[in-house]
Amino acid sequence: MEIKFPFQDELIMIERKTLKDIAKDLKLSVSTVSKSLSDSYEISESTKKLVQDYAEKHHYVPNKVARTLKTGKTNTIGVIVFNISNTFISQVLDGIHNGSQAEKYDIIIMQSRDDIKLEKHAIDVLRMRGIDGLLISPVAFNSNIEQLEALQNSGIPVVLFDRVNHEIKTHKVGIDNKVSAYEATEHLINSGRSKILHITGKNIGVAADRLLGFKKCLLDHQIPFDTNLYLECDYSKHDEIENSIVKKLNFLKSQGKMPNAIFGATDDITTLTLGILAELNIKVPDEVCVIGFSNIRIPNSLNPSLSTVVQPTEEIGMVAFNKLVEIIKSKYPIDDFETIELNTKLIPRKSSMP
Amino acid sequence: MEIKFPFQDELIMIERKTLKDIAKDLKLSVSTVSKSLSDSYEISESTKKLVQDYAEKHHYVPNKVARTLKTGKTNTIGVIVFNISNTFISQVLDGIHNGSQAEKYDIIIMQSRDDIKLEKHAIDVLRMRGIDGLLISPVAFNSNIEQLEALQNSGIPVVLFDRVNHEIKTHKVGIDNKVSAYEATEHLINSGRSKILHITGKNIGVAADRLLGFKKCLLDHQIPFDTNLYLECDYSKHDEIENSIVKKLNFLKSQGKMPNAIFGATDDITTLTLGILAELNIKVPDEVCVIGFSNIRIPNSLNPSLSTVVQPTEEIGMVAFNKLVEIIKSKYPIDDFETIELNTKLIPRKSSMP
DNA sequence: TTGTATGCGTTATCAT
DNA sequence: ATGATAACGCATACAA
Repeated sequence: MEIKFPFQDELIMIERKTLKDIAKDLKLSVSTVSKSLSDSYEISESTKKLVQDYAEKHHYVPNKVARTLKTGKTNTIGVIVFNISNTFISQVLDGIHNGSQAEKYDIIIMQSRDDIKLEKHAIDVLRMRGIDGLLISPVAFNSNIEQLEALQNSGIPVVLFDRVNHEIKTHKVGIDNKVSAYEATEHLINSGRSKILHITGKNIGVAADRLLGFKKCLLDHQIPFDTNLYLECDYSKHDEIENSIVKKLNFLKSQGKMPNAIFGATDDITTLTLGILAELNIKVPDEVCVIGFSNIRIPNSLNPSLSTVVQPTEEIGMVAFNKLVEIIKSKYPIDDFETIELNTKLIPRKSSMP
Repeated sequence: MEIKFPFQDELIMIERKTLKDIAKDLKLSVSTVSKSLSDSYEISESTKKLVQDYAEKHHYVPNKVARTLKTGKTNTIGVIVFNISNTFISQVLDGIHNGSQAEKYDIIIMQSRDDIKLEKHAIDVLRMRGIDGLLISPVAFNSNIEQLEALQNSGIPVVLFDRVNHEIKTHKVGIDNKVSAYEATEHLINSGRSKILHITGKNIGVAADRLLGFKKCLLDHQIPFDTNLYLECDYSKHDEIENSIVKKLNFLKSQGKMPNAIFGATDDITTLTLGILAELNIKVPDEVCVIGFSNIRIPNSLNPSLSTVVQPTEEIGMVAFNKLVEIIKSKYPIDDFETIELNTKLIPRKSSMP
């Protein structure tokens, strides 16, 4: 607890100086001060030095809000993701942040929680606040398409990342989900497993392609797709994911349809599954092989070490950011959009190798 | 690749409407429109409806930048953390975000990378941009104290979280690091281990108290503190952490001073250590027990399951945010600062129970 | 080389 | 009930 001295109650508030203040103090005009601080060639060296020193001494910082209002440039980009504490997402954000460091852009992050209404709200807030561009990993393949297109049409470019199957026409940065899923599935089949449970998230943008790759691989190996061996978790209710996996496994067990492998379509699902199997005393990989999309930093610390499809997370963020800035800086509207697909790495470890 | 139709080159840019635009369109004055949109009692119902419908139809969104310039309220709070993709931090950010949802505040996140200069830069950027308050987990116990105090004195409240041993006088939200570390250490001793390697981060705010608790516990159990069994990792060079742990362990092994337990002082250190021990083929917990601070979501999926000191991450974020908003909203300067210490949970699992 | 004037989009005060 | 005007802090075209 603090001891309160009555005389300390009068706090000294240091007011932030404006150009006008400096001008008055120095008996100069506002524009001279403004030009001096931006090192304009119009101003004499002596005056510039005078002003700059004075500003320095008084800790002058320009008011970005006013500057933004004047110039129309916010030097801010908005980012919308479903959940910042998700392993995959936080790594992508890291990449975006690294990119922004060099380019002097500020980043405002909003969460959609995989809820279309919250996503709309996030877009509205960013629009009101003013951003120079938007990076978004959308909730679903057509979520808030009107809002996003309106944003684009009003001159604020949008770049998609991660969930690139959204219908909107713009630049997209992600991975080839179909191929990556195909390879992981084939790895399980090559390990001698064919009863593979596919666990994925409901309504999420990458799920469809990953399922396609999965099914295609089964087909190519003449394995029929069993609808029982498929589970969609509701990603917007994060705590429910674990429950639904447990329920599914118990159901399959009771039906005598226990799988001998599991394909996890997302980061959370894959790592959670491993923990659940441990709790249920199901031996990995002896009874059930596990592989899945995952960017967990410590796959080797898992029990057993987890086979993963690793995405170049930081790179996705960095590339998406750079693409966005490129569009922002280009004066002419771009109508030739490209989808950049970065490479994943399939890393087999013990969980998939019986 | 897109097929390019020449006639589509003329993109239709939808301009964002301003109050002035609406006023002109409706042949009203700007003030009437403004008041109508804020549902002022001064305006007749019919005019209000006219304006509101028109605004709705044309997707009018107020320009927050202009509003901020006018009102001085940014409705934005800044957050400075060392790394957003750190497990612990991203969970705290989640808590902050949840709090902000209800309160209609935007969040701008900046990273310090545990570098004092970058921290200063982050503070400057936020100050320029304009924020109503700042949440910060500072780099060190006295980092940028001048800047932070200047911020406070200029009327922008600062609330510390996580690393609460900073010298600045303000509200702080964290945990009792000394007690938590003491309990974890005692747990190791009770498991029969006394050669405990303490691994921590260099210059980080929580390290000192955790070390104090650790040493106090050794003292109370008449175990001398061996300076060989102490390692500081450079947190600002994140990739180096793993190397330095490996080097330390190899060194101790070569000296015949192998510890029989490890105390990890941070999230990253603790989980990384487990993986490193697995790679070095050191049996946990038989040869070396492990316990440490960690908020990893899947401690049970680790090999072996990891004993942890769990912090109430989301709560830390939420409480810090609410405290900050409380100060922002209170008209009178506060000089009676409190440090809120939330409770941790010690959860013993297999890694510490031989 | 320095100064004056205007406007960015809002809100608020003061007319009408 | 509605409108005219000023001000927030900055940048800039234009004068001097």
